[in-house]
Amino acid sequence: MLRVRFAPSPTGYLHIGSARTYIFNWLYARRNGGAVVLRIDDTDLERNTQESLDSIFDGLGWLGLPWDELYRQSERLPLYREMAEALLAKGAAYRDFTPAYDGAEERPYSESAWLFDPVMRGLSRQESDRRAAAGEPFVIRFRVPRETRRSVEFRDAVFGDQSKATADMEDFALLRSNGMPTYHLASSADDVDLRATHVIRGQDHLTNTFKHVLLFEAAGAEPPQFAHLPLLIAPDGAKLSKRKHGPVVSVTTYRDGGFLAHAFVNFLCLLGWSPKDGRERMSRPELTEAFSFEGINKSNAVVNFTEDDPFDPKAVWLNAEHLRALADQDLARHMEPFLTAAGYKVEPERLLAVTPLVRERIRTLKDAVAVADFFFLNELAPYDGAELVPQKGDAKLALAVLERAVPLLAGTGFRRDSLEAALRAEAAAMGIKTGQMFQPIRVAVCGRKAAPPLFETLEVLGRETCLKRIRQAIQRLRS
RNA sequence: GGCGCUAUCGUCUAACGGUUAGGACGGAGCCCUCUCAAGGCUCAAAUACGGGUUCGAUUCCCGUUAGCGCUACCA
Repeated sequence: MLRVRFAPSPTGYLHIGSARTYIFNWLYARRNGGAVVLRIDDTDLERNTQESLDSIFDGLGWLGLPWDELYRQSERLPLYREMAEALLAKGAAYRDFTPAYDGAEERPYSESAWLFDPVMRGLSRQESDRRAAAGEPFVIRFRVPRETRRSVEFRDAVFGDQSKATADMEDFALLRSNGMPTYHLASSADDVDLRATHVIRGQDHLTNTFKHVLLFEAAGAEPPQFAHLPLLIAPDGAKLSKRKHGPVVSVTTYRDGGFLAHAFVNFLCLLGWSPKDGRERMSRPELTEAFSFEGINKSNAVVNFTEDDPFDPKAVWLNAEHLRALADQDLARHMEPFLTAAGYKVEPERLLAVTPLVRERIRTLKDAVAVADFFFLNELAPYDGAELVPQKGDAKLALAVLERAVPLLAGTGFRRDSLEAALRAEAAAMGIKTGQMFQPIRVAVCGRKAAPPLFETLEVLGRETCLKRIRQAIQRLRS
């Protein structure tokens, strides 16, 4: 049984790089009939926060890609301690009584002393046991087998064959002096215990993998298959971080900005991966079907955002593409919360009628607020009266058009086609261009020049509202 | 500093020894058109640098440079 796992640590909100890792895991599992394990890596007591945990579930929930099993490392501590003890008993690990490094001064990188402390590594078992029994704090370190083994290797599904000299690997910590496991220990112990067959994660773990391979072997387990993903980076080349880049890297920012969850998923997939054909807009089944490690790129991908615009233009475009492909009912349902949040009273029938008029004019669901506001407002927001004046015309012409429009609209069937016929005929009768006829009416009725096609708009708005707004515009032009 | 990974238009990417180096986003222009969009067409835009190997390198090898990652009792 194929099993993948996604292991976020609740030390910040779910950022888009983590989300992409989750998506790739999910896709790979679904593609190959496997299970998705969500594991919360909460072994760092000082940095874990509840908000962060909420943010992870929030973000993951929004993506709409469900996991099959859920674990928390904080509930599995005995497992890690047992493994550390077993390694200690076997001599594959040892106690190090050196106090924790406090970061006060530069580490002496030039020497090879960073690999291990020979005194601690060479402590006799009796001496080690005695000091431990005396209550002296210690950390348990893995004893990298530099004497018996030249190198560690594994094959990565993305980066190919990897090898590292044991002489370049330090004796890393397994269990902290407070009894909590380190990431390397907890992660590997869980990957064994939870029977992960594939470890798909960020490339920042590529060099850690050598340590993990050693741990799998020490635990007598076959290492899983590894696939490391290129990192997502900011336009300045730095890796995405909350501290430096703020909420632009949070998944919930996209949700709140009016992205369709699937469009966001689609966008993330295209960062560091591509299908063999050139497809870009893809449905979930299409993505699942097409996903494979072969399509994964090796170099980091930039997510474009600026101070003014948090969203990558390509993500916005892709979102618009998905929006346009939605059925009216679905699009209406997705827009509704954004309109409601903006304070508009949204009646379902009206919204459904408005939907086809805005669909090609919005790139995010939130855009609907600015594009469709006049459909839901009783009183139009104040606008510049000069907008009423058409091209190559003056206020007098605008006034004339609007004054003719009133009786015309009062006496015409309020359907798109009859409205168009009536207004076009009137323009011809007045001897003016259609644009000169339509613009004053459009502005009077919508409060702006840029709006959906006029006749459909009039129809949806209804005779009463249209006449009211046109009369108000006439008042303005007269005063 | 050590170790590792990476390097094609501004960005995301295709080309897995032979192409006028392709596509997409974004940009510019034109068309369509009642405005705004959407759509169609066109244009500008890249193989980091230097050596090899080869009849032939974006592609293989070496070096340089640059970027990134790891080098914590963070994950």
